[in-house]
Amino acid sequence: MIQLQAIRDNKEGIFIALKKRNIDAAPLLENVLQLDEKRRATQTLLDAILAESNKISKEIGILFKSGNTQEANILKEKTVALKEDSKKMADDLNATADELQALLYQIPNVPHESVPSGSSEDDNEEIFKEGEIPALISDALPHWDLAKKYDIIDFELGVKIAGAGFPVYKGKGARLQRALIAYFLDKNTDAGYTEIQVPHLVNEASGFGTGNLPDKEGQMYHIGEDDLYLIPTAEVPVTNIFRNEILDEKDFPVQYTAYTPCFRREAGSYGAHVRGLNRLHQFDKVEIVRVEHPKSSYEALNVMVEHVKNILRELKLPYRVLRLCGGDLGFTAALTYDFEVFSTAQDRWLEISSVSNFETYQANRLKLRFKDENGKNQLAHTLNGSSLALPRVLAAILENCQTGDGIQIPEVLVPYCRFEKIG
RNA sequence: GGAGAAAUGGCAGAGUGGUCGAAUGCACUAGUCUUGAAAACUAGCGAGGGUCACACCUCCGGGGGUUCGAAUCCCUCUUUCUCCGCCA
Repeated sequence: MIQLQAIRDNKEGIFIALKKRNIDAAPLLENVLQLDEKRRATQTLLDAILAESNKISKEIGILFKSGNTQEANILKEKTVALKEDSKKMADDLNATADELQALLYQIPNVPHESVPSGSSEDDNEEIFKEGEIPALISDALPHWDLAKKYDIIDFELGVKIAGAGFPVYKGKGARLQRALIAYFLDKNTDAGYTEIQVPHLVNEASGFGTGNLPDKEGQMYHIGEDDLYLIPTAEVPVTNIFRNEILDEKDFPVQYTAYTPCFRREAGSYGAHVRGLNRLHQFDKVEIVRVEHPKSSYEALNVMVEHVKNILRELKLPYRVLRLCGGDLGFTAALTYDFEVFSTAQDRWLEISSVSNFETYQANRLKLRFKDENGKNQLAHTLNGSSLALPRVLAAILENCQTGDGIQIPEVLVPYCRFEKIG
């Protein structure tokens, strides 16, 4: 959530920045400031009442101790009215604070200055492109047909067991998937990330901390019986490691990587472009998460981008990097780079990674702080990125590496797969 | 799942109705001493709100209640430990 102090300090700047998201935040911001003022005024009144009643209580204590019951009882009566007042005032304060909080939740993160304005994904800015788009063989197939041809992914079987969007990987398909996970984790570890394994179910507080709740409630599977949510990404459990923590400056940079399955309801996103592996309810992903000093978070973001580039380069997949425009930028992100690989047989780009800096937006919700050089607690910056999301990488490998003689596994994966070819 | 015990500052651990945001020890930070370090000594050392800065307010696992007054009493939830049951 946005920092209230930021709005107090720079309402105009925030208003202008939020225009990139095509929202007119002026009324919202004005409302926030008014409620903030009201909240503080109410707090001041309440504090005065509480101070008075604390004082009287102490006097009563002293009187009782010295045996002066009569005078104590007189003082007691004085507190009755104070109590009523404070109760009323406290209710008032809570109501105002809740209202203020609700407004703050509605405000998305302030886009970084480099974020281009724009209304949809068409306005995203391509900043980098690399890799050869392979010439297709004459009878090239999309990955869902290849999956069937080589019997490596069974979508119908998944429907039988769970439903649409839960494919079953078989034989070399399963092996290739496992190889990719191991390869990604190794690359991340080599780059300084510590591998961790985290719960795949999280509680409400965790969902809230990363901003998945309450905004994106409908996108997560919820287990009512135990009030737990299946994670939509490892970002949620990993980032929540730091909920309510105060780090030391020397703890930076915090770098974690985790493989987890990811569960997404994808409510309302059926239709074209969701065939095969393009959009699933359950998929595998390897995630990288960093917690950074505000001074160096954008440097860290660039390091992450270079890291993901490097992986795609090794896999020899054609890809491009986009800087998301204001209209396409996620609610909680300040700056996001999307990575897309070219899926040759589908003749389209597939998003396979999203690398973002959330600045203090998540940290504010998480209460993730660090002690700065002056001994003051301030919010840290959180960042994360996929390195990488599996199904679309798999789809791209199948499609781009198909030959008349089967699917040629990228060289770097061969030691992990222990086979060179499918088919 | 059943029975019992517990939850206090970074850690350990006092505190069972009244100046308690909380003794004490360890850790940590700064200073004195020292060629330097250690030891010793001195001071500081939880979080949030509020203020120009103070004052002041809130927080002793979470929530609610009793009371003039709650870390302390009551209810409830969560978690941990011990015992029993079940079990990969």
